[in-house]
Amino acid sequence: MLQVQVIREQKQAVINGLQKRGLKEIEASLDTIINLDNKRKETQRKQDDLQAESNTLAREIGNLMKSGNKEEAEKLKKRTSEIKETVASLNADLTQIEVDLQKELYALPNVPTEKVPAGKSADDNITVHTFGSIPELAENALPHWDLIKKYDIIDFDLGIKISGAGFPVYKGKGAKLQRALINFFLDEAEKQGYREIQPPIVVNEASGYGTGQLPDKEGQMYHATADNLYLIPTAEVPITNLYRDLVMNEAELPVKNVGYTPCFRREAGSWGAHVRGLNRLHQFDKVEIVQIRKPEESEKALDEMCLYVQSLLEKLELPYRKLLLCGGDMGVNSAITYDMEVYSAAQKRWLEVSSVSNFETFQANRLKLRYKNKEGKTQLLHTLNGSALALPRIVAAILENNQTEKGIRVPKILQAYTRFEMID
RNA sequence: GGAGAGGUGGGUGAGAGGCUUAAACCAACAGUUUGCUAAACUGUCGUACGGGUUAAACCGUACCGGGGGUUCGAAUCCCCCCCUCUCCGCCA
Repeated sequence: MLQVQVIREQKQAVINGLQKRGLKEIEASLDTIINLDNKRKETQRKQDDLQAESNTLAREIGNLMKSGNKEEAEKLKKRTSEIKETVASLNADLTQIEVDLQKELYALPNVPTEKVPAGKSADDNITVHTFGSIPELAENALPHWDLIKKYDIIDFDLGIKISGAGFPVYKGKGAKLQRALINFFLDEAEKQGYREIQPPIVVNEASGYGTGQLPDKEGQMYHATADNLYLIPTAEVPITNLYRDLVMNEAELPVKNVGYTPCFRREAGSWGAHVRGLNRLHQFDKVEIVQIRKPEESEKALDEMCLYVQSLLEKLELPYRKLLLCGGDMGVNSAITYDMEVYSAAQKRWLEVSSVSNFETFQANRLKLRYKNKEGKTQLLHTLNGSALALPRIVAAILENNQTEKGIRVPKILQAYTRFEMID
């Protein structure tokens, strides 16, 4: 959520930024917001003044009663009851204005930073880095959905039987590969100074609002209605909400947390021909990194996070490309996002395996996450996060790219974790 | 699931219609003293919104889990909801 103050003071910059997302008629909605805010101030001022008068009268009435001057007290009571009516009506106005204002503010996405290119879709993203070469596979190379059957390591049919489509069952070396990847990712993050967190994987409503899944993406989360809890779509939700409603000390910064959790997504309406196999699931595993930074440090932190994610892919010997997302392809909360895409050789496609974003103050404003700066002023912090990494598509790429006559070769660095070299 | 007890500032905790401008203590911060540490003393110390200011100071309003109500006046009385803790039951 943008701050009204920013919209007021940097209106043109906000317009320029939002135009990069392909939004139109931004100025009109900014003006609506400023007008509503003016009305809010005016109404509140009237209400405060009347309230002050009423408070004074109440004290006077108290004194008059004590001294036994009942007649005079009755007169003043009349005036206070008039004030009360006016205050009630002003208060109703104020509540309505605030609701309208918040609705307008929720509707505005974050302002992209200077670096973000304008654009409508994935076609306008910029490839800023590539690594590795695309593997040449044999004629009879198989896509991962055939490989998992051939080696009996991941079973979609069993998942359908006990849960439904999109809930795979990992078996034998498939299960061990999952566990190996999770441990590898957590160990690497720890080496980079991240603290490991094991959060709950269901969260309450307030947490959903804190990170912005609610109200916008209500239908995308599994909802346990009996207890009004939501299954998390990403570890970002619980790990970032740890810091909701907080004024931090400078000494507690920066925060660098990492967590492994399963992630649950309903993916309502997003299934199509190109999302076979592991490409899209209702439940998947992910290791997520979250940072909380002082504003002046967040840009550098984002670069560090990207380089860290890239190092994971390089250690796993996976060819990838790094994309700077254009305005139109970024999530609403983000100010700047880099995606890492791994090449999946048998599908002949790039698969997104990580998304690293700086939300700047957008998320912190909703979370009420602030710190006291050197001047002792309370100021919003910057939040950042990234997948490091999401498992299914990494698994898909490893299976496809590393397939040989004899089986699937496990990347060298993972062998210490799997304790086998081949899936066969 | 059953029964009970509670939710007050960063923490502990008093307050039971107007004497609260929320006591007191602890923590934190600044200063004084001191060979260092410590201690002692003094001072500062909630959040949001609005007004005001170059910036402060300062002024107003709201906030004692949340929402309603009673009253001239509510942390305090009434109603609804949420949460936490304790005991019993069940249970990895």
